[in-house]
Amino acid sequence: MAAPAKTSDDAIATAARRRFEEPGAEFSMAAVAAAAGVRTPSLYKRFASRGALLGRVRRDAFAELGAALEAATHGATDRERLRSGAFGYRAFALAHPRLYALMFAPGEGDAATQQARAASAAPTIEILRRAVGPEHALAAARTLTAFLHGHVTMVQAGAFHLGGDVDAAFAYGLERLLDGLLGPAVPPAE
Amino acid sequence: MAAPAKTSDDAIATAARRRFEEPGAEFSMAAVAAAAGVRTPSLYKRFASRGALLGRVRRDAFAELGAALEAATHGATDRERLRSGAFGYRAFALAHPRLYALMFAPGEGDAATQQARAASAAPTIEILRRAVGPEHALAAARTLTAFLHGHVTMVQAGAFHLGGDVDAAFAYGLERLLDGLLGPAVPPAE
DNA sequence: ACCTGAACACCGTTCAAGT
DNA sequence: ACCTGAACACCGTTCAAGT
Repeated sequence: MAAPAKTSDDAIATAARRRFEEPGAEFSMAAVAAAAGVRTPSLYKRFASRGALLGRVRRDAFAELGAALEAATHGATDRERLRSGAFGYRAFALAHPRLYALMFAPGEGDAATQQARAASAAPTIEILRRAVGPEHALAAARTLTAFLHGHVTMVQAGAFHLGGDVDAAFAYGLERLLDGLLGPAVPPAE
Repeated sequence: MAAPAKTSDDAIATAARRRFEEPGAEFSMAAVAAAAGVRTPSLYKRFASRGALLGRVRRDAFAELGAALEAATHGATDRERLRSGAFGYRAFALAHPRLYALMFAPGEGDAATQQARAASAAPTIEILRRAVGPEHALAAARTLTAFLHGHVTMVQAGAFHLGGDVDAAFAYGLERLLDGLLGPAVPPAE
């Protein structure tokens, strides 16, 4: 008597998530529904609104970022770990530009998203607690994160258009920032 | 015989620009038209599309930012000028959050926008040419810009939610970054 | 209990008709 | 020459009707 379920929360979230990978594939409720093999109104049985569905994708994305950072962060010294984590962050953002834009879209930040965000930032703060001391660890993490986020969003916005090697500029900036936070790797000449 | 003009390019651009200030005022062609005292279809006599009108607002915004930076940048040393310019940049972005988001929205970057962007960045590059040398001036400017842009967009996205003093974290990060780029203001102890 | 066609409100855009 | 009502396509969302 009851109509059988043709989809699920997870299947819809997966279909929605995929819309952010294929370039040119617009995110619309109709497109997600079609990808999930269901009609548009059925989505509203499982997600209250477009925003709620995007919230689910966003939360999943922060978990993905956390895993990517954990996999990328390695090295013998704090400096090496911060450097490898930074390159991992950049690689994730540039590999998933539209997903990354969703993660940091201004506006709503639900509690679950904030928790996922905090979890992805925790390892960096932990390293910096040792490297710069507990009283500056949070500010230092925000500095590093601001640089990373700013770099990738400006690349994606096409703001670095004056030529030059953008990859080299990232490496240069990262080393100078680590110099400032941790002290120079070698004492400056002169 | 000819119908008299009831508006102009500039009047429409001004009305559009204003939609980015009043909080909660959505940008729509209908809202802009109403603010300009004209019906929606008339906008298309002067701007080919919503995107073209937003492009005009964006170009004007970069000119505004350039003027704000010029006014804010002062000081006896390069470090002081970079610091005051950085605070001016941050103040502009935080005072006009929705306009700022438009300026760096991913996607199209028309030639006129790129020129306006380059003009707003030129003074910073000029200071850095002296401070870090011509071969690193562009990379250093991108580093500073990435930090500034990243900081303000993360503030606006509500990403800095772990408590602590965000203003102090900005000042801390800026000084550490200037240390890394220019060398520490005072030699590090130990 | 879940799915769906039909409908609604909204928005960007076009166009023929007015003056 | 510029303005406008009417219309179109598209999208998020709702809901009564199906099974």
